[in-house]
Amino acid sequence: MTRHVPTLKKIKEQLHGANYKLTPQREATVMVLLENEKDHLSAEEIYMLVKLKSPDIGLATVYRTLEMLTELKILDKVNFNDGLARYDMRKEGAKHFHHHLLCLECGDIEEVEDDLLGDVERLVEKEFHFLVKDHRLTFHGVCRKCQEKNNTAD
Amino acid sequence: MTRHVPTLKKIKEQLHGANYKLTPQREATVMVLLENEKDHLSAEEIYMLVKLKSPDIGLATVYRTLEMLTELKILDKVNFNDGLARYDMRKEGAKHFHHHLLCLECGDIEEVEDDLLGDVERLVEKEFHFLVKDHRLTFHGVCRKCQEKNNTAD
DNA sequence: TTCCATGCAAAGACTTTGCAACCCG
DNA sequence: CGGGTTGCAAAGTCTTTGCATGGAA
Repeated sequence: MTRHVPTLKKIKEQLHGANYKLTPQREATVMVLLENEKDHLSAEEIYMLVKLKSPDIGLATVYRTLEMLTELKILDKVNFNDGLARYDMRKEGAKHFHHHLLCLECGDIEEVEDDLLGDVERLVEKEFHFLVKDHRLTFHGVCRKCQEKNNTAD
Repeated sequence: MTRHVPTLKKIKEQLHGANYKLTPQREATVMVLLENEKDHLSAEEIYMLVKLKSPDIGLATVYRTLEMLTELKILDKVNFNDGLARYDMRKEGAKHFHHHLLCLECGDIEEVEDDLLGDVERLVEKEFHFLVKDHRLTFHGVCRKCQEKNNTAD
């Protein structure tokens, strides 16, 4: 089963369903997010990219759009301990937020869509009587590339 | 196996080992952390509590102490999507950072020390060739108390 | 017209830094 | 005594908010 990013059309419907308009600024922002879905962009980075399409857009509008998309669960707001918020498109049909592999050497972030936590969630629900709705899982470590680089350097 | 928080004595040794002094301000900060190890305090909250013992301490000193303790891996800096950093004592002898259960209704955070991710880590290492060093896992959901409260309210 | 949406600038929240005075080892 | 440490204030970074203007139904 391949999961994919939602289309602009779908997103437009979701906005309308919540009584939001798809303004040109919002559309430009969504397009940037769709085109860079692997990149975990920060608000500032998204702003820069949107500005290429819509030079007159303001940073505040980008923040307001990101907030709206997060509220609609089209987007997830994530923190990778570098202090600033990053945004990640939610995959269509994904029951849960996907996981991340953060490389401590090069800073690269890889996405893992496999549902790794099914068993663990059941255990938590049973043992701690905690009703799980979602999760955030990030592994910190060394990515494949950096491991190879290190071996070569030796 | 019960894991426990390190003692002040141990921490003092760790500081000296890294050529740091245990000043009264640092000691007061560490004591607050030891006394509130379950609470995931923010820098500001720690500052308030330290001020009760050492009224002349400055907020910058608290920040600097927290940074130092994090660097020494005595403390872990965590983000629970409320935008500000929170600090969590690392358990002695714990190979990995413990997990958290964040209640979306009352905001309470419960700690889970069980090593839930052993299998998952092995899978990630094998399938993604990613060398795991640590992790961050937080479940979002409804805690036991809030579930009971909701049932009663029905 | 009506109301949401926008851009700008100002304000706000959290954190870091510069510097002279201070004090631990 | 000397170099790390401190408190204070200022600066920095990221994000939110107030407000008059603008635009779509």
